[in-house]
Amino acid sequence: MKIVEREFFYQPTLELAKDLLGKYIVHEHSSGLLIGKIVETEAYMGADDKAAHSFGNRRTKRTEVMFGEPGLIYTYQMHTHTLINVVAAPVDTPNAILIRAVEPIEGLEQMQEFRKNQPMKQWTNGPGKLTKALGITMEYYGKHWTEKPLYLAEGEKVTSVSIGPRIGIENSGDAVHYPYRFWETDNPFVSKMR
DNA sequence: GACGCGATGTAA
DNA sequence: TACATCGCGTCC
Repeated sequence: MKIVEREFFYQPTLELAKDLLGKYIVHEHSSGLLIGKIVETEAYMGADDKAAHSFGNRRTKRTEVMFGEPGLIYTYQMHTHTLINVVAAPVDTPNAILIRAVEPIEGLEQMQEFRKNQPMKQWTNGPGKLTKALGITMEYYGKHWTEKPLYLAEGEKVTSVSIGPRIGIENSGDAVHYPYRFWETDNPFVSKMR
């Protein structure tokens, strides 16, 4: 697995969100290698984006890492789940890209174990589900996406990308309609609206 | 479709 | 202290 270059993260947030599609999330877990291909992302445009945790440059213990360099890992808890993001944009511009869905590539038996009683289609088709399937926890908060044991690797070329509004942010005014969600067209592991 | 879960943050 | 949230599993 070839780890992505640090320079990869130094590009505009929306372009990075699209470029993340097809990349592999590789987790060298104690139980073995776990790999998922990114098939869905959402960009959060920092201070000017009402749906972003960092809206208005809100700076807390949780959002602190978003103000750091691009390529850092931003994990946070949503109720009982862990969600994972890629920090984007230069220092002090608190943008991030949420990984919403991946396609299982390697370590399928372990993923089945982590996603007990669920059919394969639902192992990783949501931001909380994929962290569970890949064994990702809050311990990676503030680490860099180019460092083992959790890193991004060059994956597959994605030939068709669809773009649309984000999910789960109904209470965010105009931001509801912004086309900041990217996914691989027709990939069966893209998350579903509820 | 409704409800509970429960880390984190905001408002009161 | 009370309520909302970038979600999900379970029950109806």
